[in-house]
Amino acid sequence: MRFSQLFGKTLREPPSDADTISHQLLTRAGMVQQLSTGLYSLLPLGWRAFRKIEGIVREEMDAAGSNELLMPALQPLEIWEESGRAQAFGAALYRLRDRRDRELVIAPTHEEVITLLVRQQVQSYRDLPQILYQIQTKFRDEPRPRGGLVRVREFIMKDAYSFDVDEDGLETSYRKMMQAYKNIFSRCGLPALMVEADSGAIGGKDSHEFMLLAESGEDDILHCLNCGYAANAEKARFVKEKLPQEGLMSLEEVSTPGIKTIQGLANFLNIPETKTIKAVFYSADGKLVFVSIRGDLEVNEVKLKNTLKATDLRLATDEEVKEAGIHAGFASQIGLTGVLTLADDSILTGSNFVVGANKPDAHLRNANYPRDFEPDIITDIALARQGSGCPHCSEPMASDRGIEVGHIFKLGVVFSEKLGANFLDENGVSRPAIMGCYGIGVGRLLAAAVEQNHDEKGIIWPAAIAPYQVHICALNYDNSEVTQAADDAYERLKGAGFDVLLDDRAESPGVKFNDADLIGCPVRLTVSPRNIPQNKIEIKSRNEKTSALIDVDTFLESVREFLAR
RNA sequence: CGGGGUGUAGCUCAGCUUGGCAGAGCGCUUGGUUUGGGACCAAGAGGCCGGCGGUUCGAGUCCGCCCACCCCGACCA
Repeated sequence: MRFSQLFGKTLREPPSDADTISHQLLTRAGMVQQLSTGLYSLLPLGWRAFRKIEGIVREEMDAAGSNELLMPALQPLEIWEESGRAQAFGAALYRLRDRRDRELVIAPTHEEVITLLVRQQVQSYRDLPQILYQIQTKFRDEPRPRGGLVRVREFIMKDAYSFDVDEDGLETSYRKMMQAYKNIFSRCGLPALMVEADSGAIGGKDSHEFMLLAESGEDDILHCLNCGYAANAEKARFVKEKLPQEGLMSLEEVSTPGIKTIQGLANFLNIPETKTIKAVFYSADGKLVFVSIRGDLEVNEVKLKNTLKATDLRLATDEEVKEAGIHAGFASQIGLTGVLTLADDSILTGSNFVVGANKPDAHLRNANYPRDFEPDIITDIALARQGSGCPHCSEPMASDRGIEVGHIFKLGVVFSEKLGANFLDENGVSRPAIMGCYGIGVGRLLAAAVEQNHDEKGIIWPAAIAPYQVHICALNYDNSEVTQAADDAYERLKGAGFDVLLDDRAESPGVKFNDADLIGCPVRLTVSPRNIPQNKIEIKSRNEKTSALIDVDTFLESVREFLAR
């Protein structure tokens, strides 16, 4: 491609509403253009990088024995009601009516359709296992699109679905996809971290996410540098510090005027936060839940939601709390009735806790389980954080932000049962297919790649996903010798199968070099009147500072070598 | 949905306090001079000042409503 023919302009300054690095650089490099919140056009350069990633994804999926197909994005609402997800997805689901007033959704994902498809196409265990995938646009009415291409309302996703006859089969398919994902990220030159992930309330067991660490990431990841345990904070287990066991002392009321926070309470009574129990109130599908947790810990709402099998979980409002006769800031489970009570298992780690007295301006000392209170449910609902003990080796874990670029998931029979995707096994018994699903956000991966690979001048593409492999800066292109030398290099490279961008514009050298750095192709060649007489061409790697002069006659070899670096 | 911020040329932003001809830099067009890290000279084009309403002789500027975009939060009382 000749730069003079390229659509899309580089910008000296980033647009003011671009906040994340990837959004700024992709916009400045003329690779993306925002249309509206969470809606972006991919311009030719950006689209080329996108297609490189897409190509790698496709090759690895095919290599794993998966079949590519394409399903409709527009779907009858009916099938979403059948699966129960019309409600589960809630407002994130784009809905519309057709001219006959039938309700349709613009699909955020394709479990329903693929399951129905398999129901029609698969009758026998002989038809299984099967892994099917597509690369297609998804639509989600996100509560808050953000971070440029990281969270958008319309995005292209590779989604795959596996169907097996039994759990062992699912395990095999799951492993296959896991390996394919590792291959994909590795080939893209992106060090993705595989972490244990939450599988959601809808069922299923194992789930792993693939994360690219980046400050702008939306997810918190806990990982152990000692043993390699890694998990999304939503899922992460950890070792809860055991407190010294003391003899049980008797309950005693203490006046705590205006002391409503754990920190305030600990200060006021001069005790560690670990000696208190905090009360938090949630509304789970409209029902009030009273949650107790040791004062130094915080509630992990995902764990809580899963424990309660709730579809809608939020903090209770002040009104709801009041109505239940609870004094916020001075609440505890002691003496409380008529409310579902749940406690984190951290309350088992100590004794003689300070808790609320259930009346204003007072707390109780020496509260003990089960003598003074007995929650309906005790389980792990605490949030792990930096320094929390690794559940495998107890070493303190590190915490980092990450961008979720892939997610693999054992679904089980949730969809196949609801939508009737059954097959006859070798004994003639009808059984639901065991499913898994596997997603990669391709556009998000593009953004994450830029988040990870850039410097102050611009993008530094991994060679495998760069829009062009070679960027030729032709200085003084109007000089006929330069024209000839640059065109010659351009043609020879193209002839040898390289993707090449030739900067043939009437721009000054500084502009060309800066644009080359901004766009970030891995190898830069410079053709100029200076080097032509010696029959030399200059070569530079985007991620190295120095350049080298090479012979024009053998420059293809050098380009190959530089690309492999 | 709650809180905060911003809307003026393709981009970055002044101007608004104190109402009185619509501005700068970059980019763009034309001509000329330049040519190894965002060149120079000259001449130009480009605006519903986010929208609607109000106040006023007069509104980019003051008031009200709306819209769009960005950020934070959807969380521990």
